[in-house]
Amino acid sequence: MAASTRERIIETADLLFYQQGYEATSFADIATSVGISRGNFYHHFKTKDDILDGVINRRLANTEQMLDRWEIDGNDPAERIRSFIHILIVNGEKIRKFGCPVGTLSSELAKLNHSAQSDAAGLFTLFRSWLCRQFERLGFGEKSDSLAMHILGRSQGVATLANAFDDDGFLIREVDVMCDWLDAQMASLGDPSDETAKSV
Amino acid sequence: MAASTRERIIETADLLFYQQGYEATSFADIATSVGISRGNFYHHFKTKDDILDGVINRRLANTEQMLDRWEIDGNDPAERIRSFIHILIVNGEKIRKFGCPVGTLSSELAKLNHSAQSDAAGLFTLFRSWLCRQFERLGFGEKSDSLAMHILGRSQGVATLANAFDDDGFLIREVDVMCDWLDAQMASLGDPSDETAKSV
DNA sequence: GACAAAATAGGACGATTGACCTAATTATTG
DNA sequence: CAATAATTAGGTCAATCGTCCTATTTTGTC
Repeated sequence: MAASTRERIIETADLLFYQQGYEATSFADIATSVGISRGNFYHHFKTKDDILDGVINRRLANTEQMLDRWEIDGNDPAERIRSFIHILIVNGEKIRKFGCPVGTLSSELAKLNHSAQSDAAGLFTLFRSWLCRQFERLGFGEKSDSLAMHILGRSQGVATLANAFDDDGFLIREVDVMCDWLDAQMASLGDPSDETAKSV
Repeated sequence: MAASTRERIIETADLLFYQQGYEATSFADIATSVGISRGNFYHHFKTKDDILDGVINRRLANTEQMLDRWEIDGNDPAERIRSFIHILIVNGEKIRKFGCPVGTLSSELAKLNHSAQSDAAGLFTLFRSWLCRQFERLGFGEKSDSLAMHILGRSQGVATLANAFDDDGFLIREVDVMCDWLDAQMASLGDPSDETAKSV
């Protein structure tokens, strides 16, 4: 069965919201890109907020699916965390062009004072909880959530600057640094005298 | 002498672009906020791009001025770098509400495929060069620019997440971590065996 | 095949957008 | 004081926005 019109609309809107931003993408943009009329469009989504809801839910579902895959494919928590870090490289080209889909949407909605901002932040929460779980399994205990937030923030910063400067070398370099940081964290586990443990 | 109308427009536009975003801010918004007519507005700025230019130039000037002040007030390069890190706390409330002025503008313009994106990135360059110079003075040599970019990225990530989660505790915690990182970097200067030196 | 429901197309709406224009007012200058 | 330039106000324009509406076509069901 071919994808339903509703699904095609959400898929297209997802892409356009990412590439152009939510506000800058109009009904007509999406309808034209999907190849349907605006009337048909409105039959599936009553308001623009409805489409945004659909897009966010789609991203939530896709993200959960990706995290589940990493959970299965990764042999140990550290390898799984490295999977997370390496999306920066896997999606490097898109990130350099359009930034991080999660961070840029969250920022835009925050500025628009949009009610869906908290839903968009839910995408961050998905990564945060998943990363936290991995750190807990590594034995970081109470520090796990801080470590998760730390690495989440690092990724965001790398995405922002890689986008601003369109700099691939920086992106690759910082991914290495983040992996080194992870190794140092694990090496200092249970060794409070290690200065690198201060890194959260 | 009272601020000229042109200056008041730029000042207001600067604030509105930060709080609402560039695209979401209309001529009417700015004119109303300044308290002038749209006609008067158009006399000073022919197009919306003109205002954006004005705002970016204003930010460039203000940033240079701030960096100069840090240069004077800081007793040593490390203290100056800490001044940079601490803007996250000084501007914490605004950042939690609207994100980083530099990063969010750069991201938005990138998505809009706006020609002024490179000018906005110039704001990053200002910080980058200034930070690089501080690291050079500390004796980091060739690594200085990488370190500057690293800490610039870290700040961006902290701003993005503090905004997304409206989390002040995270912001304060990460500022501490960044300062610890700086100390570790300086401690490992000229000691290649130190693992923390890997942190770039 | 008849009939109801879902899907699609396309027009129309009021509002707002960036942009432009002219007229009136104010400031400046010779 | 006269003349010129700069400033300000407010109206107008076409285009586009999100939204809504009514037809027409397609699909599904008995």
